[in-house]
Parts: sequence; structure tokens; C-alpha cells
Amino acid sequence: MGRKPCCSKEGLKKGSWTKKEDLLLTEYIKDFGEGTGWRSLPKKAGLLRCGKSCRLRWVNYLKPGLNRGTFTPEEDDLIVRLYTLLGSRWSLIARRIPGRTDNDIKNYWNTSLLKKLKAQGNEPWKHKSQAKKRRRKKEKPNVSSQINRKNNDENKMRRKKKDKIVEKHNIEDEVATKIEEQPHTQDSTQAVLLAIKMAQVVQPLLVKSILHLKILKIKTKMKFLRNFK
DNA sequence: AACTCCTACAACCGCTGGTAT
DNA sequence: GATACCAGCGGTTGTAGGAGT
Repeated sequence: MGRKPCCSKEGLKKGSWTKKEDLLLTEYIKDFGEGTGWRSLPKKAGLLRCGKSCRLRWVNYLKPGLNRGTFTPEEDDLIVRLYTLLGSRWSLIARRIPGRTDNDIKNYWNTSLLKKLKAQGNEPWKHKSQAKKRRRKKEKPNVSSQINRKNNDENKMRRKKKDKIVEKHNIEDEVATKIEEQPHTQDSTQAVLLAIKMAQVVQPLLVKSILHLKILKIKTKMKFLRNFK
């Protein structure tokens, strides 16, 4: 049984948002907050949009505190460094740049920054596409139930070690902070070199966190098998 | 003025992880 | 354990508007 697509329902509006729609969404979130569930929000707010579309509009455009101005050299520098280390994990990068959204940064990267870097002969590290990686996984024949089963097992384990995952996030934070602490440079060649250098510094931290999780997974499995006996 | 091309960015789509039942 | 739902993420597409001819 497949999942119903959320945005293909008949009667739902697509395309650019009108001022009236923006107002309805803003007013609703002002009154009831973001945490009421995006799925049900459009109906409650009187909008003919899907929840996903509402979320995107709010997060990327209407949310207070967004910085919609041009990117500063400092921001460019930070984006380059974070991209070199993290790849296209835009949400993670956006969290380190106040007022900027993942969509903003992604667009800016794809339309301006990448070209700028290429023109200067400074192509940053190429990271494997996350979506392609995901799609490759999906291409395996008839594996949805296997994946689900695997996911469930992992979910249970994850619940047990939630605290440990928090530790991993702390390490990621530590890494990002280390990058931010580096002095700003006007020259993008230096920025890329610095980023590579930083990647070498923080790599052991990330490897440590990944290994940590893998060990935990094995330990949990062993424990489960012992109990099963 | 009319057309084409290019750029920037808003919005969409498909997917995954987390969670509830 | 299986299934379904939801929120969020990242790649891609659509399009408005500006620049060039």
C-alpha cells in the first residue's frame, strides 16, 4: 500500500503565493503558532494549499527575522568553509548562519557562489549528492518492506540511545563552531584552503562520532541476541 | 517595440527518518 | 513487526524580470 502524495490533491492551488494568502498564513501562525501540524493548517487557516507548501512559504519567506539582503563576504566565506566540510547539507549550514534559510543558501550557492568560485579557479570539494544516494538505495527491487523492517529495528535502537545521539550532535556543533572560529578571509582561494585544512582537523571528531554510533549499534544487537538465547 | 537569452529565486517533488498505532 | 502518517530535507523545475540584440 503506497503513500498518498500530499500535493496532488485536486482543488489545491499551486504556484506563486498572493498577498492575501501570505496574510492568512501569517495571521494563523501568529494566533496559533507553528506547532499545530502543517498538514491540517491550510484547512484551518482557510488556504487552498497543501501543508508542505505552507511550511515552505513560512520558513523561507514569511518567518520573522529572515535576512533577505545580499550575502556578505563573511557569509560567503563561511558557506564555502561549511560546504567544503559538510557538503550539501544545507539545513545544517543554514543553522550556522543567522537569518538565512537552507533554500536561500542553496539557491545562492547554485546560482552565484559556485560560479564565482569556478571563475576564480577554486572549485570546492565535490560531495556525492544526498538525493542520488537515497535514490540508489530505493532502486533495489522490492525492498520497501525490508527497508521498513530495518528502519523499525534501527528506530528501536535509536530510541534507546537518544542521549548518545545528542552527544553526536554536540560533536557536530563543536565542529561547526571550530569552523566559525577561523579568521575570515577575503580571498576565496584561502577560504577553500582553510576549509580543507579545517576538514582535516575536524575529520577525526566526525569519524569518532560515527564509530561511536556503529559500536553502540553492534552492542545493542549483541545484547538483543543474548536476551533472545 | 519585439524577441531571445540569462539569472535569481520561489516553489515543487520525491524521498527519508521519526513516530504513532 | 508492519503499516501509515507527518515533518523536514535536498535536488530540480518554473517563471518573473532584467539585459542584450
